[in-house]
Amino acid sequence: MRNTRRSLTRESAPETVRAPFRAKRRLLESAAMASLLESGRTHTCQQLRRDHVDERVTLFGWVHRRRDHGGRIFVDLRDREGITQVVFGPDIHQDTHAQAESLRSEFCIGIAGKVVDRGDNENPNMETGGIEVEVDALEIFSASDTPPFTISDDDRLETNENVRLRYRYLDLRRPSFQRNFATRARISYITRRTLADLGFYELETPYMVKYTPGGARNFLVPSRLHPGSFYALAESPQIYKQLFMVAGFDKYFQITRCFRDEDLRNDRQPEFTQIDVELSFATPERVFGPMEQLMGALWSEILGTELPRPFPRLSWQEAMDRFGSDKPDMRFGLELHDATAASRDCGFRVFDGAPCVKGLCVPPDQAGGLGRNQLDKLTDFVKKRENGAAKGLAWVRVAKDGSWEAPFAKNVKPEAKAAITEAMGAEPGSLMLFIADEWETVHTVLCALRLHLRDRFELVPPGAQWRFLWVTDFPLFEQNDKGQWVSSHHPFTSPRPEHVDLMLSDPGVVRAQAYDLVLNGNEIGGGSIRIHRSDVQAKVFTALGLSDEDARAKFGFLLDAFRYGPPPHGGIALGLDRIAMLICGAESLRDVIAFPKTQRGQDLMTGCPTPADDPQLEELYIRHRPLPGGEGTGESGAG
RNA sequence: GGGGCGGUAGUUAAGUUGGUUAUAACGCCGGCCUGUCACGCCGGAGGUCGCGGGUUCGAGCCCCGUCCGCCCCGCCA
Repeated sequence: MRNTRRSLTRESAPETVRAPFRAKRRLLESAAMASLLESGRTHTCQQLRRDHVDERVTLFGWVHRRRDHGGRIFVDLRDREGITQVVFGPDIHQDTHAQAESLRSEFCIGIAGKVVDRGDNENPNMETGGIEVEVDALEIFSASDTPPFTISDDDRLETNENVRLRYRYLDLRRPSFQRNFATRARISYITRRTLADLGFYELETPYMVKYTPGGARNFLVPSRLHPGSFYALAESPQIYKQLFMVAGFDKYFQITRCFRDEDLRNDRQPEFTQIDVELSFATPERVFGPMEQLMGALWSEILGTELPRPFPRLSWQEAMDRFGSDKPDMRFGLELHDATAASRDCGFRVFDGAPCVKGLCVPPDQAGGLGRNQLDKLTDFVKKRENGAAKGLAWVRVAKDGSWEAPFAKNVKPEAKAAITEAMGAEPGSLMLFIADEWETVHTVLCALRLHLRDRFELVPPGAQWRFLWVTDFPLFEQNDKGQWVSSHHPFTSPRPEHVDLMLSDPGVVRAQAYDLVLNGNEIGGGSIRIHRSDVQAKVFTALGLSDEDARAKFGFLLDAFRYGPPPHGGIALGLDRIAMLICGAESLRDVIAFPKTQRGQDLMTGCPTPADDPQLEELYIRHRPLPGGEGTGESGAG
C-alpha cells in the first residue's frame, strides 16, 4: 500500500520511453554481474587514500547520494566502514556512464575502476576526500524504492521515531548506527576475551524456566505438552548460576538475554542483555577486581581512556545521605545538607513538623540565575515527583549580611537561621532549597532536584568524564506498601556476618553484602555475595514471612542443592546495553539495540505482539477473557 | 494506573478569530548541465490534516472519545 504511488511515478512514464535502452542495459548488467561479484571487492569504502592512486579497485556498497551533472555523475558510495566518491563519465567509460543514469538512492551496487587523485577538488570533510574512483564497470546488485527517509546522521533530516522503527533496517544503515553496533560487537568480544583469560567459563542457562514469584513480572510461555502449565522467560539466570557454583565450575560468565514484563523507559527494554558473572570462594573484593579489570579493558581499548583503579566505594547509607540516591552522579557536587537538627523548634511549622529537613545549597554564581519565576517552576517540579509526595519546596536566599530573603523568613527564629545557614554550608548570595518531609521523600525528591539543576546549569564540566563507583552495603530488606519485609535484592543475598542475628529483631538495619556498579548516575551492574549456609537462609525466609513449606515449594531444588557442600559464592550482573549506550554516547537504549520495542512493548516493524490464532490457542488449552474495552475478539494489534 | 509533549504531502515543518483552491523546504518524476560533494537551473506530480463522533451555514483549527510515538512518576535492579 505505502509504496504504490511512488513506484507508479517512477516506473510508468519512463518505462515506455526507455524500453529499448533498458533491455540493452540489462545485458550489460548481467555481463558485469558475473565478473564483479565473482572477483570480490578489493577495498572497503573507508580505505582508499592518495597512496592508492592508479590502483584498480572494486568497491561494493549503497548509493548514499548521487549528483548528476550530465557529463559527470558523482556517487557517494557507502558501506559499513565509510564513504568513497566514485565518478562516471562518457570519457571514462561510455556505456557505464549511461548505465549510471539509472542509479538512485540506496541502490546496492558494485563498481570497479581506477583510483585518481582529486587534486584541488579534494573534499576535506571526507576521510577519503583526497581521491575518487573513475568507474569503468558498474554492477547493480539491486534497485531500491525511494526510502521513506534519508539515510543520514544530519539533524536537519531527523525523522519521527515511529517511522524510523517501522523501517528499522533502513535506520540501521545510518553511519551512527553502524558505528554503535561495531562498538557493541567490540564490547562483547573484549568481555569474552577478558573474562575467559581470567579463567571464567562461558556457560549457558535456560531461557524457559520455572516461574519464581517476587521481583519483576515474568513473561509466561504456555506448555503444549503440559496443558495449563507455563514456563517463565528468565528474568535473569540467577538461580542457575548459583547451581553452577554448586556444580563446581568455580568461575562462570555469560552474555545473556533477560526478560522482564515491566513498563519501559528510555533505559529499560523488556528484553535486554546482561554480562552475568558468578564465582566461588567470593568476597565482594574478589568480584570487584575482575569487573574493574573488564571495565578498564573496555574503556582503554574502545575509548583510549585509562580508568583509575580501584574504583571508589561508597556505602549505600553515605550515598543516600550525601546524594539522595543509590546511584549518584559523582561528576559534580551540589551535595545534600542535613538541616534537621539545626531546624528543630525553629518556629517555621513546615520544618518543625517534619521528621527530616534537608536541602541543596546553590552557590552564589548560579543562584543569580534563579529568579522568582524559576523558583516557582522548581516548586512545580518537585511537587510532581514521586506521584506528588513532596508538598513543596522551601527556598531561602542568603543576603550579603547573612540575613534571609524567603517567604517564610519572619517565621524563623534568628538563632535557628544562623544554625541552618551554617548546616547548609551557605554563604552570602547562596540559594538554599529545602525539602521537609519523610526521610524517603526528602531524599528521592532532592536527588531528582539535584539532577535537574545539573542539566539546568550544565554542572558537569565538558569533556568525557567517567566516574565509576561501587555502592556497597545495601539494606538486606525493605518494606513494601503493605508494611511487609521483602528482599531488596533477592532472597539469596547474604547479610553482613555481624548482622545475621539482627534479621528477626531489627530487619531494617541489616545490611547486605550487596553492591551496585554505578557510572555517572547510571546503575550499570549489581550483585551480591550469596547465602551458602542453610541456617542463615532459613532465618532470611523467616524474616520474609516464608514458611518452610512455602520456601520448599518455591526454591526446593535450590535448597536441596545447597545440602551438598555449596561453596561460598557471589557474583554480579552488568547491563551490557547500558554500558554500550554510555560508551557510544547514545541517549537511548534504542540506539544500541538493533530491534527495540516501543514504550508500549511493540515492535513496529513486525507489528508484534499479535493476537494468537484460535487453533494455536486450542492446542495450548488457552482461552482468554474478554479484553478490556473490547468484545473478546483478540482485536488488539497495531492499527 | 497517572502527568507532560507530539501526530498536516514520502520526510520535516507552517497554518492567524473557525471562512473561498491547505503552504514551504527537502525528497520524488521529467528536462538541461563535465567538478559536484546538502551540486545547480527549469518544469511537474504528490493530501483520508492519526481515527471516530459532535458543535457550526462552514472544522486542520472548537468540544468529546479513541489509537500511535516520545519523556517522566508509579512499577522495575
